[in-house]
Amino acid sequence: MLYIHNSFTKQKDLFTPITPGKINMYVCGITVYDYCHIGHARTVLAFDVMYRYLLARGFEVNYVRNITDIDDKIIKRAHENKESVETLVDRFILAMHEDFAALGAQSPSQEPRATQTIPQMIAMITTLIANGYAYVAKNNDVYYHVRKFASYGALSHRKLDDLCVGARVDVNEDKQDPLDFVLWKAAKPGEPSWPSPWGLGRPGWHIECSAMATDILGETLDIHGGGHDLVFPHHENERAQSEGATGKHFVNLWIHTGFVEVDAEKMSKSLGNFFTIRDVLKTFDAQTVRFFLISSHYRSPVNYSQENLQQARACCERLYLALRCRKLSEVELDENNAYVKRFYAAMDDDFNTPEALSVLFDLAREVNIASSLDSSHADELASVLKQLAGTIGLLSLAPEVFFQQTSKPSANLDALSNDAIEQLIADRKAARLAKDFAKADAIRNELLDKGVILEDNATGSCWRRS
RNA sequence: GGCUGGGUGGCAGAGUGGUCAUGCAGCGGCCUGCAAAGCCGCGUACAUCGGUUCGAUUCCGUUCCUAGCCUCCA
Repeated sequence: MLYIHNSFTKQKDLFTPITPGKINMYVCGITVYDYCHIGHARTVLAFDVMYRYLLARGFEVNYVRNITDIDDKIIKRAHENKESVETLVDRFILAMHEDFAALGAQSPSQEPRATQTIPQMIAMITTLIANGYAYVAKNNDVYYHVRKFASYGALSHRKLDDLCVGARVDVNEDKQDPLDFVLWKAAKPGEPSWPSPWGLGRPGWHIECSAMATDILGETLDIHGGGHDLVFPHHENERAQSEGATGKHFVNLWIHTGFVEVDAEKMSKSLGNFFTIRDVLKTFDAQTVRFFLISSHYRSPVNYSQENLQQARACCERLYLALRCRKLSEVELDENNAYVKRFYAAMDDDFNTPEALSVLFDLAREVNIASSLDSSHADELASVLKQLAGTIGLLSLAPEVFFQQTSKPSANLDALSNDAIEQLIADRKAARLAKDFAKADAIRNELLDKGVILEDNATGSCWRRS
């Protein structure tokens, strides 16, 4: 029994796929005109966790995430950079793929681009005009007549009349109503454009997603998601477009993710308080970033700070330490296992990752206790831990690989090579055998200064970078 | 102004009408040549004021604070 919070109903709804065992999920992706920041990472990883978990629970998931590769900001940026729209877009799509891959996010099943879905958009707009929901203005723009769609505002829980008050209303004499939004923009000189029944032009933002989603996944989606800032107007408009065109219920479950904040403010480009994914990954490893971003619930805000990332790193270390020196094997997760049961219960309750993480920590303690008592039992528990964590993309590295990464950028400058570390450890071992503890401690302190922590055990010494 | 959320221990962050979150940091102990890691233990947390209740951090209302959306935005 999987319960997911639905923005439409504002409560946790029992999730039932349209086709048993199969889920179609559409997530609004990125407008590609700049590098992705950690706020984008939050949303991408939130849905990556859902995707992985749903797959792990045996669902077949068709996960579609679009790319907006034509809009005002792209055109503006390309012009500023004195490059073509194509060059700009190609560059940032490549960067986005690099960044998401570096974060360990799985690729979506399909990743449609707006400019490759133009005919479907034109078809949908044509239908909307025929159905009386849209009109062609004098300037050859096509607009959606918001007041014709009876349930407009139902998703974002606002009334049309409230929208007018206080908001900066777009003054546009071509619109019949200030709230109407554009479906098709007539081309201006020098802008990319496509032929249409209304002349050369390009699509409005909202129609892209309606067209791509219904084209690939059908008229009704199981899940549609995105960042919380997309609820209004983007998703509200998508509903109006899709349902106005198809006459069918568009989305069963709306999922929206909370923001990354900096000093308790939303991270955004206009505030200039954003950190790009590639910059953050220079300082913190991908597992730490993932842990940080899922250590609070996906609908809650998460505050970006060095301190919080460092805490996340320490948490990851604790989990990885439980795996170290264990013989890990592929195991089938048994739903009767108490930890598996608790973990699934947490995730089935609106993807409660903080609760699920607490189960992983409890299991890690169990591994640590078992490690000195019953090694093979500890190995089994550790294998379950790794497998369970894997369902949300954690503990995916070999422990020694994780520990050979450092989270301190300054340490990279004069970092010792693995071979040099091993040599010093060998020297220290000789000193210890000779009971020359002063020398042994000197070597250990030298390593510590270089960011390497030593841990002695029965067979020798383990090391890890701090 | 309208409409949504949120205020939990030094920090992060779940949750619940009545013995436990969990992690980081701190303190004490065990272990260790000494450490580290680990294990065990410790710390009068639930913004405010009222109300409901045998009992509220949890339900209801007040106040204060705070974030977001109403304009492009993950």
